[in-house]
Amino acid sequence: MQLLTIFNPFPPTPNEMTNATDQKLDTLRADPDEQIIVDRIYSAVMEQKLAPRTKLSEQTLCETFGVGRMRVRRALLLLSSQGIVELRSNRGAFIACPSPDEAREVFEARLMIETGIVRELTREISTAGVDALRSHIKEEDDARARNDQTEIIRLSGEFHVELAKCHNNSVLTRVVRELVTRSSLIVALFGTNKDSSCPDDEHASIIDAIVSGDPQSAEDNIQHHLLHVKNSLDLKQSQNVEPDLAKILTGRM
Amino acid sequence: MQLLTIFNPFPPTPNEMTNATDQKLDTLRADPDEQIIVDRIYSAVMEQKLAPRTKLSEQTLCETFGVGRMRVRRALLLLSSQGIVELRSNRGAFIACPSPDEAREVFEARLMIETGIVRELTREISTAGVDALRSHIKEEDDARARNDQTEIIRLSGEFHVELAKCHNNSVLTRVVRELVTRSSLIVALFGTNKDSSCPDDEHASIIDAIVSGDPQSAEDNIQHHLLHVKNSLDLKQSQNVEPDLAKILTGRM
DNA sequence: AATTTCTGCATTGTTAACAATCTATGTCAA
DNA sequence: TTGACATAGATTGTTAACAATGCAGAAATT
Repeated sequence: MQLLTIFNPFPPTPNEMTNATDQKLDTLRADPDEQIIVDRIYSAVMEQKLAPRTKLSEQTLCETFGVGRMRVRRALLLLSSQGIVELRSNRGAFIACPSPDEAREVFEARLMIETGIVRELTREISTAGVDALRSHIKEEDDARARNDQTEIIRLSGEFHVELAKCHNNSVLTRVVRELVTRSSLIVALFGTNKDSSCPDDEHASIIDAIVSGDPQSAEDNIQHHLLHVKNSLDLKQSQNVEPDLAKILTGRM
Repeated sequence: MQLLTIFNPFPPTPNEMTNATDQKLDTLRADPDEQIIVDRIYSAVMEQKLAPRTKLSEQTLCETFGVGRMRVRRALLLLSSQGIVELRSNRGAFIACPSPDEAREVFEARLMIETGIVRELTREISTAGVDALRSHIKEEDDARARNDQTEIIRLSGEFHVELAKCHNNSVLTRVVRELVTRSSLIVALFGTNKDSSCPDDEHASIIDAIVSGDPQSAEDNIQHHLLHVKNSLDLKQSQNVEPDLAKILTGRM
């Protein structure tokens, strides 16, 4: 109650209205209420508005979304099955706090899957797909011009989901969205420098490589991009996580 | 009650005891009861003991597994989020009945992801991984020698999960397991000839290609293997699904 | 006889009360 | 003052009763 009424981290996201058809593909046959909760938390994590280890109390979520406890618990269960939320017995739900090993797994999986995604796209990509990607790049540029940090972060991650969407394959899209969201948590935990999440125009060169039809170049670009992010992490030590800070201040360092 | 007591499709699977450590990787932080239900249904689908559209009534599952309704509903929700089970409002839970389009998506995703998996394995694979794969092949051969149809089907699918496991990456393993299980449903629905699920020794040649370190050969082998299965499907028409048969017999053809 | 409507039963969905566990505050003793 | 301990409050986990919906069989009408 206290946290969320002061600073509500679950605003309606821009794309929640725009492409409603995509939502169906995501999770098949889920009550709308439930889906909204899942989507909002997903978005909030992607935008780094919800930090790892943040407590998600049932009462807070019930009041925030105006639904019963059952819906909230179902949503939390779904989120936990995707590694976004961690359910601790008798303790409650928390935004997941990926271990260094999980971080490795997520980035290895992304490297493999997204390499395949761009490689296939060099073979064939619809004009609609190219248009969507280019317009996405434009949005990113605009956000950077406005210095809109939230949007920059959101769009930067969403770009990779947008790439997956070009395949018209809900399975791939869902997997990539999960991995991108978990990456957001990983960057929040282990990121060192500011630009670790969004190297400026690497996205544009990925598209260029795709439309030029050169598989090798496209692979190199996406791999370079992902490794760039991965290498900016310091998996040895997690930084800037408030709960730890509090513990440091009160206890031993 | 009636169906499951007469013919219980949820036997304890062989690997349920053997490698208990892998289960943890699968779904993080789930109550054991819940996990057992999910795993059993997963296995039953993989072994084609549960056909698409089979009703999974809550009462039946409660009695079968000796747990409360809550656990059952949570398990069903998890299964539905992975496309194994379909929840219809006020109707209950059913083993999923993938559409032709879903079938396409699953096989496209498998083609992409498993290609990446074997390609990376040609670069590097642990001796433990090779041993596990070879011993798996031996199990398959044994099952074929015994003409143990259930085991043949189960091991045939599990082989692909075994390949994924060689990466020591729970994300990849989970995704592949989901896709393999859904493939089992797809084959049950659209499979034409008997051997559509398990071409005899293609698995062995995949391993050979991997250990020989030739990426191209390994890619060709896995792609050939998957396309072989995919091409044996008739996505136009679903066969041998009892509920339809019943409808045909009572109504118009 | 066939089709439609109605009624009773079974199953699922929802809510609320209860039980169990954890957290935090306050008390007491060293 | 510091530590352990106990108690009160809050939060989560579970169960059971209730409501709502769907399904099947019977009755009635054409």
